[in-house]
Amino acid sequence: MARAARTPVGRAARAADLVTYSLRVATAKAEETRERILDAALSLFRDRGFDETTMRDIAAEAGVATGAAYYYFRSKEELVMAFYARTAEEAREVIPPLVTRSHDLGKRIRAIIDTQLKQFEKHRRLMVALVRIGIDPKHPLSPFGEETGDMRNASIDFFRAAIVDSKPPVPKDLVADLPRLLWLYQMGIILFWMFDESRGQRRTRALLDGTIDLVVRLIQISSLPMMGRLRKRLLAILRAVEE
Amino acid sequence: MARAARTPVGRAARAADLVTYSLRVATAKAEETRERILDAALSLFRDRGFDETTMRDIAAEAGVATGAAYYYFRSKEELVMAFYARTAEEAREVIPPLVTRSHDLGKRIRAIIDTQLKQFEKHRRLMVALVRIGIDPKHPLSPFGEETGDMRNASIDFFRAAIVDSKPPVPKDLVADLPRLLWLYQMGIILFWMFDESRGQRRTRALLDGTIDLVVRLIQISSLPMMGRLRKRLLAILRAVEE
DNA sequence: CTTGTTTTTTGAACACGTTCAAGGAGGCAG
DNA sequence: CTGCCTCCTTGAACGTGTTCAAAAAACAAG
Repeated sequence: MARAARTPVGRAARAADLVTYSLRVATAKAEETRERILDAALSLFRDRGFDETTMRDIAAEAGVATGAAYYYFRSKEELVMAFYARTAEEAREVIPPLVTRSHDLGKRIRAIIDTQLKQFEKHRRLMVALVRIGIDPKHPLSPFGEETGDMRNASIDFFRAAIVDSKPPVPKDLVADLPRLLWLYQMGIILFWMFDESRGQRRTRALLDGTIDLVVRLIQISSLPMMGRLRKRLLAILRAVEE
Repeated sequence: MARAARTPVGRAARAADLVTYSLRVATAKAEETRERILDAALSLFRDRGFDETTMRDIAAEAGVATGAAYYYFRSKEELVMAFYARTAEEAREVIPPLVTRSHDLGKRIRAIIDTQLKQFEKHRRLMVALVRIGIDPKHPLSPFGEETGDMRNASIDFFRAAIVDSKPPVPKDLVADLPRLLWLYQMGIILFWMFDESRGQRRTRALLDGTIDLVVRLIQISSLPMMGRLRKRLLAILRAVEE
């Protein structure tokens, strides 16, 4: 039994993991230790960068032994994931009210994306570490993988809410897939932003200014009755691609 | 002077590096050793996977000491890059005649992409190793970085040739940027293909079937006189994004 | 309190990518 | 042949992420 407890428990089933993204924590003392390790890691990542920070540095900064970090986090990357999960939790509080503030679809999408970018701002370059491994859907920490399903769905739900009663309205047959497509669009923007070294990431702003408008316009155009066929074709491609 | 020779030499300037992607090789004997190491690496990567193969394995398989690999390749990933460079060289022979075989723009694009995919086929999962680090434009091996400029340009030139005298024709103001956009499209397809585990990567075929047609149609539509404004807008976004 | 159990902590040990000082190997000048 | 130079090769050593057996601490039951 002790052996089984040592093994990381299944994630998908436990709601709490959406919040903490951590290995089991039973006591308040342990929770505090976990937090201290995570904070030490983030602080060092921010100052020196991800690759330049060693697990030994982190442990020392947190005042624990080297192995302690691995009691709470499965890997160095999972420390970054824990940061991501932390902000995701925050987003679930902040974003929904922003979406209901307006009916303008473009403004809603913009609000969702802007909020997330602002959350990541202090650790912009850090997330590269996540992308590096997460691009492989087979990796546990991939945003496309199974284990991150809850977080991904929560994120897609922002967009699901955004297309309800929006101006312009979204054609019924797009309602099911559009949220996921918008989420994908957001991932692309975030990726671009991570490597955007222009002052204040102004190139990302330009990209957003240009493309959000375009996306909305496209939805608008595809709503015209004559466009039913094109819409069906696009959706057919999408279906074929998602096995 | 011996010290300076030890340092990796600048790459962009030397044409030979487009072929070999290797540290200096002076004698035929050395060239053969380099080849033996690369072949050993590729064989092991193919059998066991990239992460599961150690540099010690590779050296042993090639019959040299551990450090020898680092005399010819700067890193484990550069072994993959050498494979990529090898196929790129091959592509420069094979692709141009394919492009002139037809004037149909869709067929031309398809031929370029199909050829590359076929070249990578035996080592499909291997290229993940390149993507993992190459996604960061700051890394030497990034396809977006400076050091890979020659290879990238050679690749873009395939598309530059493809839009000359094509059916449908490409509007003049797109001629400068379209090749790069098509190259980007190709990178996206390859990325998708790398992780496409469907039998024979049939999902990638479906994606190609659907989107190439779409791309051509889009170029066609954007050629209409009334679309001049939209075209200008898209190009303006592109300019803003490329600092 | 004592004893048994679970949770947390420790630090040495391991495997791997990478570096480097040292030493051949082969040629070339004197 | 001797000394010297460049190219190539070696394998030990280093730093790092990660694992693990064992100890300590916290807790539960009697």
